[in-house]
Amino acid sequence: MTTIRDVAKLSGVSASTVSRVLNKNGYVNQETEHKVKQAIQKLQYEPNAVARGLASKKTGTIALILPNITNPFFPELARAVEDVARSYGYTVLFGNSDDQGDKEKSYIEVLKQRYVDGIIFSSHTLQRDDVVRLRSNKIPFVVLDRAPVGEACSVVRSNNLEGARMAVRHLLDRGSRKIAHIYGPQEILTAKERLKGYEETVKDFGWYTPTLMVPGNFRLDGGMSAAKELMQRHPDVDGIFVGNDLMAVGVLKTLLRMGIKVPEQVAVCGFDGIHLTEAVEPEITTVAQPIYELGALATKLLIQKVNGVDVENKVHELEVTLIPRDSTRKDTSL
Amino acid sequence: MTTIRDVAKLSGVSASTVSRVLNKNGYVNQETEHKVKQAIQKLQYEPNAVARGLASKKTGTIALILPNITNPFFPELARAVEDVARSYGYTVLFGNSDDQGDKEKSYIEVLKQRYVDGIIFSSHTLQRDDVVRLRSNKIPFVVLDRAPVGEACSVVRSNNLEGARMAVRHLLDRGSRKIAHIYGPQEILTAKERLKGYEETVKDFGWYTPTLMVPGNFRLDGGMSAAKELMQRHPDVDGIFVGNDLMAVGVLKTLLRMGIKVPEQVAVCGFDGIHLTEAVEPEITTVAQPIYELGALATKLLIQKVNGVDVENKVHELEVTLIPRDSTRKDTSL
DNA sequence: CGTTGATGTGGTACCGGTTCCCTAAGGGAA
DNA sequence: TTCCCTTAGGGAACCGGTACCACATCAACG
Repeated sequence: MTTIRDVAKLSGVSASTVSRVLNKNGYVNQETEHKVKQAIQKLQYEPNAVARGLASKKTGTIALILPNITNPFFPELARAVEDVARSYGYTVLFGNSDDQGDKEKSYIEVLKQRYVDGIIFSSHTLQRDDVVRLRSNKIPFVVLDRAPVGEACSVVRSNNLEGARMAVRHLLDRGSRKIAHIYGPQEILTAKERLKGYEETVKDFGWYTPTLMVPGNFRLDGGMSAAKELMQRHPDVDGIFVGNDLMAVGVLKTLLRMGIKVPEQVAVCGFDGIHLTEAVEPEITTVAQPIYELGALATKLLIQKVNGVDVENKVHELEVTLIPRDSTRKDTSL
Repeated sequence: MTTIRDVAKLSGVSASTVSRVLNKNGYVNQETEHKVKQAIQKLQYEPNAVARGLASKKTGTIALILPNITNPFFPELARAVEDVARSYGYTVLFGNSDDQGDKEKSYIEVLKQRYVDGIIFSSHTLQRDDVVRLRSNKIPFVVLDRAPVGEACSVVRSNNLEGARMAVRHLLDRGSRKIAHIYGPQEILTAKERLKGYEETVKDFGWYTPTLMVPGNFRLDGGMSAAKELMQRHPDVDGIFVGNDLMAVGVLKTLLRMGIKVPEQVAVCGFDGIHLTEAVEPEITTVAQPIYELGALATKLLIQKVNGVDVENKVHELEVTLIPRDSTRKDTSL
């Protein structure tokens, strides 16, 4: 392995000068720079990132902690993070927290030991003391969806409240007259807000009753069982706003199995914008989060922080888009 | 930040001794060890992984290069890799190659600079010269699915040939009498073998004709268009073995849209065992690869190599399992 | 009783960069 | 002419570990 001193020797300068050339800082004569670059070429020299990390305390690595890469929402996010990170010369470490606080904590430990430059948290278990610890270790981080209560952080999220309203209004527009909602775990802020958006929009209708709101677990099976329960409870429901796409797919399955026609008898609208909604038949209308943009923005913010830019600790709320598809088509005869 | 020398000072020994305690190598008196551990406790000392990496050339990091994390096959693989790596104290870097050889090469460069302990390649673009380079840099690696021609590597894969046979036999069993195949890109070995397994099994049937084999791109849309073409070409096909699950889902969509009943008119069998096949209605029969096991085994092999165990460069072929589901149900009236 | 080997510990030279400090020359301002 | 600033570049400490080597005991063995 060739080192910076080999390059220095070959080009007849000191290691300091080579370092200056490499990092483009300090004064270096044009000719000297040229000589050094020649030597680097000839020796096929590549700086050792570990040594650099030790000396400069910057490793060019960021970490992405997510609940479970297996959940179809996250791969696209991960892809965005990796793309952007890579374009800035960073490498991405990833970890699954399974939404367990202690796993997350142990990641933080490991990442600290490894001089990771910054962390993106996308699970919703980040605790206040974690934030304090990160701060005291001066590890920059960005949170997706939600900051721990009482802590100002850089947060990237999408407008769930308005998204939920859009979903319900869309169902109303296309003719639904009794709309139910299947919501996700209420300890997840996103789920809470979507529920709120639903409630707000429908509470003044005559048909509204609280039993139209059915709990689900944000997973496929949760959508399936919630739909079953809902249709038994309210056989006359003709529109369902489902808290996330995964459950929406489950809902669709159950409805199809029960012989209920979608969208003719019941219209279904999901939330998230994952590709799974396009894989099923009929394709499911969804309120799409700009998943890639969320990841990209989070990464850009993080890299700014890493570079010492004083990024304001605010919530960046991105807009969502309703994507009308067959599961809420108005007139199927056309 | 507390260093090993701080610990040494507090416990009244030298840094060497602390290092020995930390790494459990060399001779250390019980009492001394105890003192050192006390000091570590008191100072909340955690060894700096970067410094350790520089000194020992082992960073406790492995990398996973895959084509695209967004492709539903890979998250589960990634999950397995991360789980196993973590259980051995390793951290996982990940990168998307988009199946582009140059991207892959540039990852190798970066990973080399970072003293990554080993790499798992799961894209099929790894070239022979890459392998040579890795070898000369003594970077252990494991390949999924396929080794570059002419290079003995540790390969982990599943038995695609037998899987394809199983799929076709299953379709025959359940009553299909004219079975087509939609195959994937032939530069991918997996796709090639599945095609071979199909051809082998059906070539002696009277109904067999080469136009029953239709090319696809291993993506959803490819499955959709291939199915359309196929059904126009051979309206009497009553069973389709699709080269991967993603395309199978596309096939199902097209069939449903064309008003063709699955499985009553046409039975569909996919390959891979991704969860997507359970999300659609009817659920799709598939030849499931043990995806998690593939990832787990690859990681274990890699870690053995990293630890200097002389792992034989052989192909580890795991068995696949046919999972019968509604898309090939025999008698729908029961 | 001298030798040998196991046990225990410290000293120090790395690993391969970065960075601060120092020297030095040249040119413009006072 | 003197002083100072800019440009240029070398030397060496340092980042925080690891690992080799030297040295010191002490018990066992021939």
